[in-house]
Amino acid sequence: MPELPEVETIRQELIPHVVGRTIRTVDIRYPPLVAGETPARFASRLIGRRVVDVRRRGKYLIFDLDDGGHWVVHLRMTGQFRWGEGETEGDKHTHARISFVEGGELHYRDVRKFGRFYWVRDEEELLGHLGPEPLSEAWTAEALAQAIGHRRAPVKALLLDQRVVAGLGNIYADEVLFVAGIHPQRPGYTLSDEEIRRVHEAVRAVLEEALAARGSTFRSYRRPGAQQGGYQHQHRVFRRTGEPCPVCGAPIQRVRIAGRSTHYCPRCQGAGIWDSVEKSGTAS
DNA sequence: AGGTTCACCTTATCGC
DNA sequence: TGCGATAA
DNA sequence: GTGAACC
Repeated sequence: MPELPEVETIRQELIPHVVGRTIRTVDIRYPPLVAGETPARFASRLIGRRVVDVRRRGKYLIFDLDDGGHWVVHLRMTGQFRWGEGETEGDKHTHARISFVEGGELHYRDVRKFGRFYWVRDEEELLGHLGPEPLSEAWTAEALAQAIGHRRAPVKALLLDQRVVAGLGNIYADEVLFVAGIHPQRPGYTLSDEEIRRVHEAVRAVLEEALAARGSTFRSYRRPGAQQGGYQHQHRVFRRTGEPCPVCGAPIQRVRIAGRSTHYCPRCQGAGIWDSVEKSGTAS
């Protein structure tokens, strides 16, 4: 599950390898990997181009090319990049190989094959729907309040909505709500300004922590050098169902919200306005 | 507007 | 050891 | 992780 911290880590570690190098060959072995056009056409757009920068927007990686075009990648659930100096075949899950004129090879692996490659001239047509970057100065608690303060959806579902804020996925949405002390099922409009400020602050704190640990590996996430991230050891609630809450000791609960497993502490995240709302709601 | 379910794929794990 | 269900 | 179909 590569989310913002994992994608950002991959971006940082790819830069020293690919920026300044020129693409020599593009070998697509699983045609559906390329969205919207044939692998041959996609390859022709990349071959001969020099990579001038690698950026990130939400969970997307953007390779800026010297002709103004962009090779955009979304890793979805199990996509990985692997860097190698020599030429290798890769295993059965390697669906694309990019080689460079100056040497070196970038492999794309993806066990579940959900990831996608795009080529665009105007990145806004692909990324324009995304909400603000949570780590930018421009993203304020007021902006978050504007986006969720009037909505009926559970706050967990709102944090997963990439139009609200770009880059959170299942792991970090659960961690953020625990740190903020908010029940994941609370409708957005029930949060006070103070609670929205806590969520806003928690998003930044959790993402910064995870970034410092180079992301979370609990199944398939790997960095370009195949190393694992380290943040999974610091997860407070994610995939800790039944384990004691790190703050109060109550057993962590798991429920399903918006189709995703959601983990929370019923004591630390159960108190406050929501108790009365929930009780009066179910009683009447 | 929101929820649920399914589809897209493969593998690891779990219970029996 | 193997099979189906389930989760990720 | 995301998008589409359906309630």
